[in-house]
Amino acid sequence: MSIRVRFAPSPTGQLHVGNARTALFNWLLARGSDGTFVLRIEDTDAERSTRESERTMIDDLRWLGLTWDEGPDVGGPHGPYRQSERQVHYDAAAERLVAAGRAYPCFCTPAMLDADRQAALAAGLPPKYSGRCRDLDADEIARRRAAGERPALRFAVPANREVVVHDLVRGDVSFSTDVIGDPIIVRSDGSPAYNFAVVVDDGEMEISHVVRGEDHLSNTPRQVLIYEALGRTPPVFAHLALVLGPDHAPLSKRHGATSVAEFRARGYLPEALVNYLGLLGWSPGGDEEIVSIEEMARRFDVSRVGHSAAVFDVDKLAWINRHYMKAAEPVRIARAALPFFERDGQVRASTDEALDYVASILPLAVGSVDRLDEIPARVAFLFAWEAGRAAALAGEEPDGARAVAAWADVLETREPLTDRERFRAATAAARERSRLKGRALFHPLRVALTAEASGPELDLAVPAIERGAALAPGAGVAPIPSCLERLRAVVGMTGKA
RNA sequence: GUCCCCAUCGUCCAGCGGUCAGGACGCGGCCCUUUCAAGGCCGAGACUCGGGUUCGAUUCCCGAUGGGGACGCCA
Repeated sequence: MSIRVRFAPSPTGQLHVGNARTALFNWLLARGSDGTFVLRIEDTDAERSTRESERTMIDDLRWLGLTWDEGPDVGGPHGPYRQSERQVHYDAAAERLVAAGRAYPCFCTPAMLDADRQAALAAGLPPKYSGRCRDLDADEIARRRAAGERPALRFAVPANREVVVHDLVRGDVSFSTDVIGDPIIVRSDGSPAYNFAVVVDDGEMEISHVVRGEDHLSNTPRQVLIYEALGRTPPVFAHLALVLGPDHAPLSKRHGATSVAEFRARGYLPEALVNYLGLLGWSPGGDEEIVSIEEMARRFDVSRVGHSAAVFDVDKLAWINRHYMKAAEPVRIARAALPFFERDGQVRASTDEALDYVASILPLAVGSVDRLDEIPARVAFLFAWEAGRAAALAGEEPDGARAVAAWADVLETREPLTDRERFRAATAAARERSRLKGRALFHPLRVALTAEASGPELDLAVPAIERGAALAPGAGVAPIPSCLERLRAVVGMTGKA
């Protein structure tokens, strides 16, 4: 029988990277065989679930490349794939459990339950449901219903039994039913509760492997019991260790970016995030860590994922992202980086010329920068150039004024240095004219041209300036002063000083 | 409190009874170089502790300690 897995997020916010990793591992398991990957939306909490959240999660999943075969947007033979649309299935299953005497109405109010919990905790006892409504007689149930009370439905957990959860990453884990309270399976408003809905859905959707976070492990025995009561064989489980922050607390907002959307907005590439997430808790084997998602799928083996929680390491993600930025097609990076140039005002309209220009200056930044959003700052000297600061820095150089004057003289007589060869030719001329070489010749040029003491290589930076200066005003790029304009200004100011 | 899970460099992984305990990120140094990065090379850096089992434990078993999770009409 072929593998069927699912990713079942609750649309109550952004897609968290920990969940994205769960989705990835499910995807790898499905794609590694000829399995099926199902997307199911767990929106039984009407209060917190939103359609907007569902949309952004789907969007983020697609951005990551984690495509699914069945889901709310693509349909499939086991739909609907939104729990809010599956009420009839839950009703039917609940009826069966009631008929079999495995579920009973519970009239306890949230306030009573809360008081019970507080009391148990205070007494040092496990805060499990007291079982108060478990043996209500039929008359009382009928009377209270008639009186307008709306009971929830609880599953009756059998006493004194061992339940074994077969887990691919942890092996067999057993629990005593004595520590498990009767879970609510249907709320008083008729909607299904998590522990019930997952079982009904995973069962009916014929899910073979449930790969999810470790936080669900303690809930699993309840679910196994419900599978049994429904007369179904439970799927095989695989509980993934959690993703932690640097302080070993679960990764959360205070650690910085935690959602896929945030990483996306900060200029990480999807393949980089996917590659990194795949390395968290699993190893593709061998020494190579840069591995495509397809290759990961070929090598993936759930039973070989790590057992312990992993700390999310932003530095390593950055290293991987740097790698993929260098490997990617310049036009693609340019297109992805364009919004950051627009944000900084360096690009004012995303015209074809602007895109071409951005693509052409990428070599100045890619490789020295971790993220797309850092690219504009690396090339800011092209647009924001301050004559005063440039002159001041040039003045600090031993032969700064002489060098700058020589460069200016050379440029006066030449075509703009729009490519590396022209720049090199000009270099020879400037060296001869100034009788300077090495740092003494180049550093003054750098500070005069960029108003910065460091930055991209000059044989890349100079042509970038010249090509930018030649752009028409309608190109959508902020004005870029030419090398000659910059040098003239600096010569004028250092001359006065 | 009760139950469950986990434990190799700072971090992520490899190891599956005998290894100089390997790789990656990060860190330090050197090289390259007209600067900063990038890149190349080198280096420092770990088996939580205590009992067993065994000729031999990082590896198997038990316990302790530490970390995490669950115990909700959230998922």
